[in-house]
Amino acid sequence: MERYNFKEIENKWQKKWEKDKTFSSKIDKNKKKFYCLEMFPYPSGKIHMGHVRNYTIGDVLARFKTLQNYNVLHPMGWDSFGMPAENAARQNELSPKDWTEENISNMKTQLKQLGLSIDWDREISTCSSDYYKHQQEFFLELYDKGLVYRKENYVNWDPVDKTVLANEQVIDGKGWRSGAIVERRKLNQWFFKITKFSNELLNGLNELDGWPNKVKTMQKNWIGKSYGCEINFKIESTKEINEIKCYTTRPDTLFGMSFLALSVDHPIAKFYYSDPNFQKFKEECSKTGTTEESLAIAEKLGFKTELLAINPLDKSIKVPVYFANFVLMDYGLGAVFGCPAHDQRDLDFAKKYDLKITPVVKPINEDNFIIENKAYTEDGELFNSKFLNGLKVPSDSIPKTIDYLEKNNLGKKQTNFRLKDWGISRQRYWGCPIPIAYDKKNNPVKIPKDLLPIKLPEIKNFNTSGNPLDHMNDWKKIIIDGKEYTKETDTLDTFVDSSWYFLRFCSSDNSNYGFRYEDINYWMPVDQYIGGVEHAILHLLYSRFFMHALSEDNRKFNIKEPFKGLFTQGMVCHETYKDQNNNWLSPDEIINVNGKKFLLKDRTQEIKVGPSESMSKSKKNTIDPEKIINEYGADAVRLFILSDSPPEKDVQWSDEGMNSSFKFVQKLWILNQKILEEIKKDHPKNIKNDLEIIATQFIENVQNNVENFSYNKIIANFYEVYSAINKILNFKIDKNTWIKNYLNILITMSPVIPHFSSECIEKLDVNKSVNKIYWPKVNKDVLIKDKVNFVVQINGKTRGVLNLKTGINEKELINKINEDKKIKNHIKDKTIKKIIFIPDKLINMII
RNA sequence: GCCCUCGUGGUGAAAUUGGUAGACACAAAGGACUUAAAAUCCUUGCCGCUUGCGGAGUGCCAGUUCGAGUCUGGCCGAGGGCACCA
Repeated sequence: MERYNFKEIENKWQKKWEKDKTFSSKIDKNKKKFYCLEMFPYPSGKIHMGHVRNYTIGDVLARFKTLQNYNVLHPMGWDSFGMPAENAARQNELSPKDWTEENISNMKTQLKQLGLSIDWDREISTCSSDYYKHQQEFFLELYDKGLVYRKENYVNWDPVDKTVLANEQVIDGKGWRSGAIVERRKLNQWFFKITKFSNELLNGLNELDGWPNKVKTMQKNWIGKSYGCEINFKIESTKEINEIKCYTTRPDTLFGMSFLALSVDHPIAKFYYSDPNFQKFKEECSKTGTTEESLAIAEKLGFKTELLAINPLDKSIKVPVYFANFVLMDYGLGAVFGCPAHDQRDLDFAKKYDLKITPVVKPINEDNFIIENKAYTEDGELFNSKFLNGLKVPSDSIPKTIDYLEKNNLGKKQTNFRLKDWGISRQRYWGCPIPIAYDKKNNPVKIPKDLLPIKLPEIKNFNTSGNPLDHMNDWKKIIIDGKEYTKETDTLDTFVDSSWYFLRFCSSDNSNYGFRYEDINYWMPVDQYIGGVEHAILHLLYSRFFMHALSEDNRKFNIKEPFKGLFTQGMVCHETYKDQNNNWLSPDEIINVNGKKFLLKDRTQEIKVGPSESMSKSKKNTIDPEKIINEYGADAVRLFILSDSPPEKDVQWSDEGMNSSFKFVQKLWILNQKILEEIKKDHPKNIKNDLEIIATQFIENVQNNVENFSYNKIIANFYEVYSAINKILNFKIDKNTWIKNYLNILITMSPVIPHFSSECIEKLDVNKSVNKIYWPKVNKDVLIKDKVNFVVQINGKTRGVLNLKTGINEKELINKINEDKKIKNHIKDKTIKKIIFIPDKLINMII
């Protein structure tokens, strides 16, 4: 038998698809559209297994939808701005542009080898001025809508990357890329007013039925809406301080208040700047790191002022006012009232400074209630609270207290969000220039649209500190209306680039504007977006914001949610290896002896095998897709990467698994040849429909599994159909039955193994009668069986399975059971007390 | 601390509305073919007794039910997200 030459065949089909522009897409209003998008890659140089998995999942769906006669848009591009290019340039003295372009060209070749059904005519690259000029225009539009502003702000400063990080890019107090401990610095920064849409972004989640709940929950928590009220506290003071406002979610615990605490950045702090003790305290606070550990062990510290705050519910109660290290200026109002009995932080603080601890909430019907080392935050009823006593906590206590405060002008109902505005300035060269210039007095002005794009200058010398653009004096100059200005040298956060690229794909050829409205209104929203869960908050929330920002007040464009469906795939993992000196080793440096023992390739030492972890260069546990594709072929790789685990979970790379997928393609090829021989034999027409049942069941199963993203089960279906056909090969099935059903089987396989299927379909030689291939329509009637497996249970235990005609009734079934010695043996002569009978399925007899 | 998700063989995993637990695959052991190896194919899979059969069994403990991997409550464990958020 001829072996399957994947190199030749895959190459043949990839060339054909490219030549025929098989995957190019254009608007066709007679067809339903399907926009299938995978998160575009950063062009690091080579594709990795994560890309293979991501793009294979997307490709299966795109090809499936195409077969179902959808008009499919399946584009690809490059998220090509960002720090690695700049770092590489610094190290190797080449331009980020050249480095990036070379990487793109390599990775494009590799992606093409996977046989993806991508419309490459729509390819975009965010570092091209053809792309970012539109982004600069959007920036100006958002500026005009009041969604861009500049303010001096404390920022997360990464001392290694010498740049500002968004809050989301700070993980455990460290820079997400450099891992350096982040410092607090005050800088002038540009912001997108994402908080304007806090409510919309939160409520919009409810409509996203096609998103995983996990991601929706994460975004919900990130936006962090809380319901409470603002309370005005009158202050007794020798200074010009009359009132301090606090935000609280628990106004009902007001009678338990024993102090008021302010952030050291609170406006009132200015009255204490001259006090050296305050300065010392403030410094102490800034030393407390932001890491998880340091916060956990951080002691509650306070600086006592002479101020007294008056309890608004009882003017005779006066409590001291502190500055405290645990109060944050950028949440709420930077001031809180302390209720030690019902807040752990307040309790810790009160114990340290010996403040009064008055419980005001107790469990219902409990009389001897005391607070020791743990604050009570559960439900209950109010006590020690004068006119509020007895109210049910929290259902009655909170609204009734707010009512009282509002009626007496002491406070007002207020919702609050954790979400903060998006700081978009980066002190970096390799990013989109911000279309802003400054006059001599450093006032910002917009750069007019006709001067766009503001292109990045070519830079070869990266031996300067900080942002290279700062040193480009010629570039910085710009003439607007005859006057000289200095350009902004900060560039945009690369998350801005990826916040609208899905719109650009719809109109990638449009040079006048970022997109055409008619294109957007046809293609958007993205029907299925596929990518890593690591973007659950940042990228997805920013993209949602961008849609709100662009569509606001825009009558031509009213799509608020960019991604109708979202699928987050798991990572590709591999065992890790270390030598005796604890150096990481890559899988090719290892040999496996007898399946258990691992040795270094030169057999000089034994290797320590570590747990399977997500593939990463630092742990050297990567497998190079290019090498694997060359060795096994794209179809086999696609088959394997889907086979072992459900796509939302992590998958283990296994050489044995890869090898068995490869062999399976070979086996399918052998089967294909055998089938062609059977067809050639031209058997007379046969009434048995075994093949049709197998094909129909297969198509039905695969279709369900594609639609549910159960891609691992699709591969199981492939193995099943293979062995089922093998069993009926010699059934003397006639030519037409073979062709009709085998063609359908091949079409059903084609989304996963497109090269193999195309080749086999061609060899079936049915092209003359079939112009275009569509997903087979199944006739489910074939699956209706005349016999069914009846489960016979006694006392809930399965004692036998009877293959019987469908539609049999209880009495007939019991007669059959009595004929079955084995089952009868379990009943013996006991009386049957009860029978549960489920037609065509099961009988349970209780004895 | 709060929120979310998940616990099924040696391993990755299947199991419509509660109805034959372990599909499909990997590994291992045994067998067939072969002078031999590779490749291929078959069998086994936890505990008993010779085949066959019987028993236990989906993290643990209860409950609902004729029947629970699936539903309810409690506990234990793993992973992820958020975090002095007032």
